[in-house]
Amino acid sequence: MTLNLYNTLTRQKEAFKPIQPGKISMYVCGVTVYDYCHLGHARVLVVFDVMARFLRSQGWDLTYVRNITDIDDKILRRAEENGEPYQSLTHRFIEAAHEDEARLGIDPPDIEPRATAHIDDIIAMVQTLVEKEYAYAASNGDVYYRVKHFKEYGKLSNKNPEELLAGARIDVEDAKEDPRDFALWKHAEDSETGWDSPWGRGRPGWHIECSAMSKHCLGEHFDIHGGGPDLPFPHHENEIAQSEAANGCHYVNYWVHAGALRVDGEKMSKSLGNFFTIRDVLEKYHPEVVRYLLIGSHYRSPINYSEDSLIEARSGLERFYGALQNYVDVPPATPEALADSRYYRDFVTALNDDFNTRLALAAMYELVRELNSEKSSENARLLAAELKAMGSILGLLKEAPERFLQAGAGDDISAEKVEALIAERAEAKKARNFARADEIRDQLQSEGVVLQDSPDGTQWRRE
RNA sequence: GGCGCGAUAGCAAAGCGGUUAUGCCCCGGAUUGCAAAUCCGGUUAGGCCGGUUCGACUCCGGCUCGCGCCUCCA
Repeated sequence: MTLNLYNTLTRQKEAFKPIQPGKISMYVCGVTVYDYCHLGHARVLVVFDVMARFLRSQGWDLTYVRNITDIDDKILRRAEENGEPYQSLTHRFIEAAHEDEARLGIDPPDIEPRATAHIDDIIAMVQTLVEKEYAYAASNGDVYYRVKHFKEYGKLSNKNPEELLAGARIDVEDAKEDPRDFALWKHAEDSETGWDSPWGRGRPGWHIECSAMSKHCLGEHFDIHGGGPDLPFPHHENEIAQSEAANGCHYVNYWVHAGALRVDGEKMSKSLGNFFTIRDVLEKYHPEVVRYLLIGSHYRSPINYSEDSLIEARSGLERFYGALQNYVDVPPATPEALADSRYYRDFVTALNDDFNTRLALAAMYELVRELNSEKSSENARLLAAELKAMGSILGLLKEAPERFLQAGAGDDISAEKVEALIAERAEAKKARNFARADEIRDQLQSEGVVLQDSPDGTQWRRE
């Protein structure tokens, strides 16, 4: 089946054609590690995680690279403020990011390159750009990219180079030939963090690390490059300028960008200060609830974050887990078994169409309806297996249903107490003392525990 | 100002030129000792103005409103 995906470069959906048959090389811009990751980061991480899982499930041989930017001005400034070496700062936040990713069920990428481990590659690429006259060493010790030499500058973000020139900020002290030029290499004093280079001591500019690392990991030309909503300009535009000028070939075939996560209609971002960190949200909500929230909308659409949206996400997941409650022992369906499922066919069709996760979830809900109608049949077990397999492609439904449904906050009534009361209620029911049975149920209800009687016994969950 | 995106029922969110999206909520029924869960049925749509068409939420044009990028940000 054809994979269609929206390409920022052409501003339309295109049929995906791999460079090498059956293989996909994908590079995604990861985080700059000077603070905890917020939900906006989580969205990018989850969206590309789902893409990676889905592509692999469809038999693609995927190489997924997601970098860590561990040297940059913000990092140095934050380390300075903290009075600590920048490496201890970045080390701490890399650990934190890995923790957050693991909790959200995000599989590690195949390669996770760090900028500081590729200074040689960076210097080599800057050197090439200087040799090709796409870059120049300025009087202040910086090396800049010569934008006017790259005729296609602006092609990704659909900007007119002339207009960029007109709108550029005027900086009198600037050593640039042209206000559009951007730094490839920044001069560093001896007291500052830096590496030796042909242009003296310095450190990389913001965009060059991705050009260098993607080349190192995937080559000069690869299939998919992804990132957050604010990266097409200037970051990815500059990456294209650097890579295509240095390598002399087309850089990336498909540019894929996630949509923004908003709060009260405004973008959640560090500069606006309106962000929720992943760990804050995970204090109160199950990781799968956060994942569900993030894939409940198309990856390019804006998502408005709110408490209500999380509650709704949880309700949706409860429907899935409720349906799976009696099929704990059923393993996820094998690919062969899935081939016959009409729900799976709809699910795959949806995801192949520019990763339409919302429509894929709709297919799962339709499966749930059939599953719930067939509690005891063998067909129900097959459906449960299919549901688990689809969930796993989305990175959901990995929890034992009871564990998900009974998960509570710290001060909630304990599971042991609930079980004890249920046992007592069972005795009361057996004695046909319904008044006592209802009293117990009301008591549990007031503790946020809902009971579900069935011929096989009583199940419970928290609201 | 430049470039781009969006406007769908109570809320969230998709596809589609004509046929039930889906989830949450709400109403009715079945089921239940009573509930819950579940199933069945139901209510509530497509910003505004034109145009194309036998027929438009879906295509085209205009308008209004909102948002994003253009500056560090995923």
